[in-house]
Amino acid sequence: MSKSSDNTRNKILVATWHLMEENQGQGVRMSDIAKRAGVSRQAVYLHFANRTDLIIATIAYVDQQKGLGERMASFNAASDGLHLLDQLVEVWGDYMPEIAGISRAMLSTRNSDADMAAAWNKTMGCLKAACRKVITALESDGLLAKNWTTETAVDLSATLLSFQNWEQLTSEYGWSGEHYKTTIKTVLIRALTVN
Amino acid sequence: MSKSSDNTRNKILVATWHLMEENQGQGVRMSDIAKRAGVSRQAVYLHFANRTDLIIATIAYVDQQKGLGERMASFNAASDGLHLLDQLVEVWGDYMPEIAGISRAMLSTRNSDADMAAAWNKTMGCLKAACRKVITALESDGLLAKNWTTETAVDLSATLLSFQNWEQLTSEYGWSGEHYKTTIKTVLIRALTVN
DNA sequence: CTTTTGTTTTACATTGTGTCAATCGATATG
DNA sequence: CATATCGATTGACACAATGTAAAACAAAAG
Repeated sequence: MSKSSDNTRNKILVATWHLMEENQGQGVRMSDIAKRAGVSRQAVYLHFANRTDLIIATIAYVDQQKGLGERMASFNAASDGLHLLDQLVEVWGDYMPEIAGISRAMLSTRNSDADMAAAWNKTMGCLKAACRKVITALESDGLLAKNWTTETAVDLSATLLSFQNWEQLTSEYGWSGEHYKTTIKTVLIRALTVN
Repeated sequence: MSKSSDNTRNKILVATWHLMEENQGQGVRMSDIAKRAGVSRQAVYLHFANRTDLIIATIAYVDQQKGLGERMASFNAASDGLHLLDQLVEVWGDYMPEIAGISRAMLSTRNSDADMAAAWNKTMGCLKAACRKVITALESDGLLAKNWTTETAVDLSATLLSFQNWEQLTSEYGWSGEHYKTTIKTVLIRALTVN
């Protein structure tokens, strides 16, 4: 693929990203994206098979641009379970607001689109893997309360940390990002650990 | 409004309800509903202004048919905070699976439809009111942990009990209804109450 | 018998996604 | 220089689903 083609592809990805964030992931049409990117609507279909494909490529692009990998590296640095938990909530709690628009777009179409559902589950698998790391660390520290299995504790953590919950607490109930993070930490610690 | 008109209206509501439950609230078209009700598609528009209006009427109809009011009465019978909490999770946890289809339909359109969003918020206001009753009871029992205000505790309870969380834990992570209820009770008690 | 009411039938407008074919301009390659 | 090739443009079109409009019709009520 030539250089100019890659350029156009990137312009489309950036346009999608920005439009999604500006409009909270709603009411963004393919023609809007094309206009913003400065190309024809049909050019978009030369680079992406359909709307779902474009959005999935966009979230991957954003993850890479935002350096989700590096942020997760700082998460990996912690040793004991409680530190890991703290770091996970910090990193994840700071990341969600940065991808709110595109995430909403994914959520609102995943019900009617199997590919989108799969892409979303992949992202959530990422979160679940991080949760599993926290839980197993808590377990080997002897801190996981005895009513939990590893799996149920992971399920609950991932659910509590879900994008939908973050959105409800912050944007609907008006919690600040800091309040969200400290409260979720407290709830997780009280729910999962002994005493 | 005449008797035959009411009859048709009911047939449409029942058809909507059943189709939504059968199809998990997805891919149900106005023409499908009309066919199931045994009327013309246009007849549906004689009784309901649009799709959103129909779905909102359906959830109200189902709430009434299922006797949500009566079930909530048993919830009101409890006196102390811990009993109220137990009853709320029982009633709500048993109710959600019965309205799963229509609830999904509401959720998937609320992003693009302000009326639907308002209707959904009304339902959630119902849950929040119940949560508030639990929290204030816990408070007057002296059981609410001191890091919570009434409002933040209500927000967290309503979020933890949200339909989306129930759906994720049961249908995605395979929790049984009983496991959901007992686990959520435990988490709420540990998170909200002292010791 | 006539009017009203609920419904049917047919047709059409609209919106947004996705496809197709012809064309155009620049850039390599012989 | 001539000519393929490639990316993009243009304009047209198919399609699905919602919603609207008008004319006809059947049954019940006055």
